[in-house]
Amino acid sequence: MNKAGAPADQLDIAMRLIRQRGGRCTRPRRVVLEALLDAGGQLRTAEELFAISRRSDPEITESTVYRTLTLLEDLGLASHVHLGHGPSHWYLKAARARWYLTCSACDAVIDTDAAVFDHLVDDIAARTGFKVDAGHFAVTGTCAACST
Amino acid sequence: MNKAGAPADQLDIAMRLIRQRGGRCTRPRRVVLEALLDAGGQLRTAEELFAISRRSDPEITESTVYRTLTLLEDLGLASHVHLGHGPSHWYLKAARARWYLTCSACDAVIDTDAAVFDHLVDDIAARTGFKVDAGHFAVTGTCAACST
DNA sequence: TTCGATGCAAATGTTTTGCAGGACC
DNA sequence: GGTCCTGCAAAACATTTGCATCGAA
Repeated sequence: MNKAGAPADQLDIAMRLIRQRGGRCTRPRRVVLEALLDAGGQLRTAEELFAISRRSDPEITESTVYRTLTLLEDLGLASHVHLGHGPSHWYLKAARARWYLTCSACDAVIDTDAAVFDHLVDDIAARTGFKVDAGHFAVTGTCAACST
Repeated sequence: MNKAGAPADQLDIAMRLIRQRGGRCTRPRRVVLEALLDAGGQLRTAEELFAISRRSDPEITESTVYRTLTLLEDLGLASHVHLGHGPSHWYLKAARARWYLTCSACDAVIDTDAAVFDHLVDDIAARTGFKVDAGHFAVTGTCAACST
């Protein structure tokens, strides 16, 4: 029912991973990770995570948020996706295997299960050996409403 | 043999299009378009196009390059793709229907015929009504060499 | 006590914008 | 001649970095 474990577990696991790598278990890191966990798999920009984190730790700075996100990405816990021309959107990896379709007419973002892409991913792997990751970039096009 | 016409024709066609829309046919616009035509469908960053354009017109500025590229994109003649965290890469639309696969390990860019994606595009259209455009964003993954 | 992490401020790289003068039709 | 376009400079925006200090182990 909860493959990835309860939020508290995930926080624990992440902190353990950080310590294993010689990193330190600090308040800013816990707070950013909590912000990401609170999102429940929803996408958040660094700026949004900064604003949320600052509610728990008013001392935290944007550069620390960026540094923490980069750390979490290196650990394989978080990742980010480029939806358009604005800032990147971050998410916890465990919670997501999605592709994003962005409509170039109305800017809607359609969140699609990665399974839709399975055939494509297999096809590319067979032809070229390239292993496609679930959407680090969005796929652009026109949504149903705008294409009529 | 040459669906899109000779380069000179394409320049002519573009200039006619610009004039039709009440735009003006200026030296900087011609020069940027030539730089894009010279690329022969290869991707170029705005900075590269600026450097190339400046050889023909030393007066040209970066902001004019950006404004011209935006104009060409509005006219449907050019487009750009985001390959990674750096600058956007531009190309003439007529010359391209490609998807870019970027390897997150070695940064290689693999240029793939859009036909590989046809099945996916049709599938998504059938399921959601969303019409996918050929790669405005790159697809991230691991190339054959790096995944062994 | 030691080395890693943080805050702060400044730099970075890409792209956009305001404005006054200049060019095109 | 009236716009549209340009160059120039400065701003905007997301992100990164240098450095002195602070704090976790």
